[in-house]
Amino acid sequence: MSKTIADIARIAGVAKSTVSRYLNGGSVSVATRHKIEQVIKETGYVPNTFAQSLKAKTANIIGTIVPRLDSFATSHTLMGIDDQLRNQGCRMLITNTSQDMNREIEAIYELARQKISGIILLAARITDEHLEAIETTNIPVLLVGQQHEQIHSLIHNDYDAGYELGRYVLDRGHRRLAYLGVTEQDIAVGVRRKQGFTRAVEETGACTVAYYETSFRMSDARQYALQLLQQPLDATIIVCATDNIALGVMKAAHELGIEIPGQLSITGFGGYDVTEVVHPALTTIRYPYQEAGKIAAQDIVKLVHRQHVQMVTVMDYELLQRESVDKC
Amino acid sequence: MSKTIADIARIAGVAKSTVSRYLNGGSVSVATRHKIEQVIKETGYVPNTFAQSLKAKTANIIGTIVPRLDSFATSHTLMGIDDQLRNQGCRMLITNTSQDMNREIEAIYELARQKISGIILLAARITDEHLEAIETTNIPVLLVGQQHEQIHSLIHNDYDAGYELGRYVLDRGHRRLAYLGVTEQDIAVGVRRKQGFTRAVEETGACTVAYYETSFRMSDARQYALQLLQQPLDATIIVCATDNIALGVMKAAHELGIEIPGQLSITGFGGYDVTEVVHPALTTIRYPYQEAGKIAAQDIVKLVHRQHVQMVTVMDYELLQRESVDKC
DNA sequence: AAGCGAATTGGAACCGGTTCCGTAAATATG
DNA sequence: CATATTTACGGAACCGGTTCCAATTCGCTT
Repeated sequence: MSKTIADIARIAGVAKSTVSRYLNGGSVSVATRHKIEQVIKETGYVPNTFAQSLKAKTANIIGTIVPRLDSFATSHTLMGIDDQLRNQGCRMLITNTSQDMNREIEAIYELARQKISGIILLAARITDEHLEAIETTNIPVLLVGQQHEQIHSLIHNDYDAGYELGRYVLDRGHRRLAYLGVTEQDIAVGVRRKQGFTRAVEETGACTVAYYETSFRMSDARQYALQLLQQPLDATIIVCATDNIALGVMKAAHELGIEIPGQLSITGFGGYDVTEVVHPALTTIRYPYQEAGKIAAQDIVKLVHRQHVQMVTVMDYELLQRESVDKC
Repeated sequence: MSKTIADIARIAGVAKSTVSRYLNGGSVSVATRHKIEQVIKETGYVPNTFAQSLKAKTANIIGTIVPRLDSFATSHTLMGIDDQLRNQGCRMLITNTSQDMNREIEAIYELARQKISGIILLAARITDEHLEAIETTNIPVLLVGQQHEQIHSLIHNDYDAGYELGRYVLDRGHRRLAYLGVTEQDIAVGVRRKQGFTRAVEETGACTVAYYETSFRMSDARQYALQLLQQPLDATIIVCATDNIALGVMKAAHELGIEIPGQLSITGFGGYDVTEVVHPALTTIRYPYQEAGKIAAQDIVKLVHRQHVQMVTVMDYELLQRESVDKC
């Protein structure tokens, strides 16, 4: 049976409070320090975290709410967060919501109930319910991947990335373009990337661009592209809003015997590792997810300690020029 | 400020114990039940989990220790576990060890300290230190993906999968084979798959098979294959121990202008979703990771409740015949 | 040796629940 | 109607820590 602090005190012949002080770096004489040290080593005593947290009214834990686990972006962001929090002597609790927004809200309340000290939220969209939950629980929240004026946010530079990618494909001579995006409910992925891209197109002029929309799922993108490519497409390139979509489109093109990039160029967004080994290697935008996770961890810890953090932090990105875009 | 059970009791004009009984389904009269219900609704009272766990001496949480987060196998297993545990009214705590075995050991002790009720362990190898940690903390542990005689285990049928895949490629006429595996320290992936494959080869006879070894990383596999394929390889097929390795090899083959499956066939193990969209689609073994996660969750809960669970549960698998293997 | 401030230490209260136990009230039994 | 049996409820102890406060001890000064 595991020992309590009272046991340790009794064995060492001191009071509970003295042992507690020893553990928390209060003033203890050298003699008693040694005695207690000895007893703790012998008994293998470890303090009960519940009792500690009960008194402290807070657990030194950061909760992270994610929409899914099986995504490159999520898992790499999580790894960055985990790494950094560990360095800062903080633990992380992951809550997966399986893309169910109600679960996001529930998760906020549930984490609050568990006296989590801060929340990192990876959400596609912030609703009034989110705001209400954050308001009423009064827990520091850092939003990652999306921006909201009322919440501290860490975002990727989707607009500039879209613009730079647009410029790149236009510079390579493409003038008849297709953009395969996602729902505009997702501001970062559905709107900002497209806006950046659109600005590049408008600056250049004398372009045609057709906009399409599919889901985030690779299989949906593939089906959609299969339909799209079966009828003559008036475009030399399909710019896809995510790497997954791009992979789905590439597959569809292969299935229809369309050569990439010979007959059709393709780009993505994300920088998933698999985009490097597919053939042809996908030209895409690399987002530093792991790095973002680290910064997110630093920021949420600052927020928890009531230190200043800028309302919005923008991460950098990198254009990966590979093989899936041809000169035109 | 959040209310305590004492506040609720005072406002409702009853004793703490009565409120507690109400919350935990003890005998309470209809009148007081309504009164308390009313007060709780008005105040938005939620019990403090620390105080509850302090008394209960256990938190109703299952800890899951994983070597990494950015893997198809891990994330899908986690999703399955999470889903099932949620259904059973249980929470999950994920600990990522970044493939550091010391962290695995630490994690076991740390989870014990937090009075976690059970642990699901995804580990490549079980050492004496693991056993000691499990022994001393005395927490129910379920090992997933590997088998150990002293620990309840849930495994994939790697041996039969290796055998069936071996039979398949041999049936397709291949006789000069290469097997690109991983370290034998990983019994499931490094040993069992290879053994099954080898048995198929031996049954058939009149075959040559060369065994090679690389790491789990796609980039390493690619480099390794680049070396391997540059000199003439006396094989018509490379059987890879994981899908990631297979993807790396496919990339290397593309880079060297080797046509798949025309000049060289390739297979993997895993059934990662991306293997379906690469070109050619990879012939591989699909393991039901998510399903395995569900069963793991059920089993660990049973173990926590001291119900009987068989020492080893073997999951099924499925051979996915796709495009990366040619007749020979 | 007396006086004084600082360093240690023990005791008790407290964090917010759960549960045991005893009593009072309600209901059933004869 | 008296007694036996349930049922409802309050009081107090307890879970295992932390922290405040008062008391004691210690080292140093004059």
